[in-house]
Amino acid sequence: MQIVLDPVVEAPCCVLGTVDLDQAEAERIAPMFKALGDPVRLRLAALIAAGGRVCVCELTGNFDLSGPTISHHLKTLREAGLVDCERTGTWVYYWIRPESLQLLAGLLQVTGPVG
Amino acid sequence: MQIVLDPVVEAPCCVLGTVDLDQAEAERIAPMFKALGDPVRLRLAALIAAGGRVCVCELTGNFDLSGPTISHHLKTLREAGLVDCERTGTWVYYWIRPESLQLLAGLLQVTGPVG
DNA sequence: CGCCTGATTCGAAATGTGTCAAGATAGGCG
DNA sequence: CGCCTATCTTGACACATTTCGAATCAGGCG
Repeated sequence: MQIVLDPVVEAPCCVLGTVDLDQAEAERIAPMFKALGDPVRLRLAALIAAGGRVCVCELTGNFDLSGPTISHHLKTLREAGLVDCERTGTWVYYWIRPESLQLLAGLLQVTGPVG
Repeated sequence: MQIVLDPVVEAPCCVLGTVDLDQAEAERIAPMFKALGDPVRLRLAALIAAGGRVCVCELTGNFDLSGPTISHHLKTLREAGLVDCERTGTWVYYWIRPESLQLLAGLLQVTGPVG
């Protein structure tokens, strides 16, 4: 006699439940989510993603925040590995690192039925 | 004469760059990323996802943390909408809310070529 | 009811984060 | 070189977060 378990309850519903996420791995990945966990940085990432390659001066106007604050958030995104930047003359341009987004998207991917 | 733009540079590389992420929307979504932005909570989410429906008492032993601290992190995950829970007798069981993971995964999905 | 176990809430301490003003740095231009 | 603009760093402050122990709540059981 074979017992068939209810897949909704018993199986991992998503990739996150199938990876071996030990403490070291969690400490490596969590900062990426953390960087996206601030509304300002999430919008910054979206603006950069939308523009492809965006000058800081194009970003600042979208927020009621000082330049240093925007700069600080961009640094956080960069140190998390989500964006990269390059100076060109007077301006600094930022772009998304798609491989980082892909890593996170892969973890969150849902494999089972969504309730 | 038609000018053809380089799609790698000019097009959004991911869904995040195609959605209209205004401040209100960012403030709604960012807490979900924030909740996953702590190594303990990320591992908790992974353990819950792996188990399908997991008792708190099965989670605590995986960490060098007190019960109240685990409880606090679980509350954070729940308030972010990433998990839900239910009391059954003495025990409380947690499970993933796949629709929330799917929302985040969709945002991070990469549509263009990955450098 | 009274006690035990599992889980959460409360209160407090240490640490981290978001923000700004002021100052420093980098590069273009005269 | 000296000045201007764009960006980043520093220093400071208010607020949030992580963590614990102690107390509390919820439910089973004698």
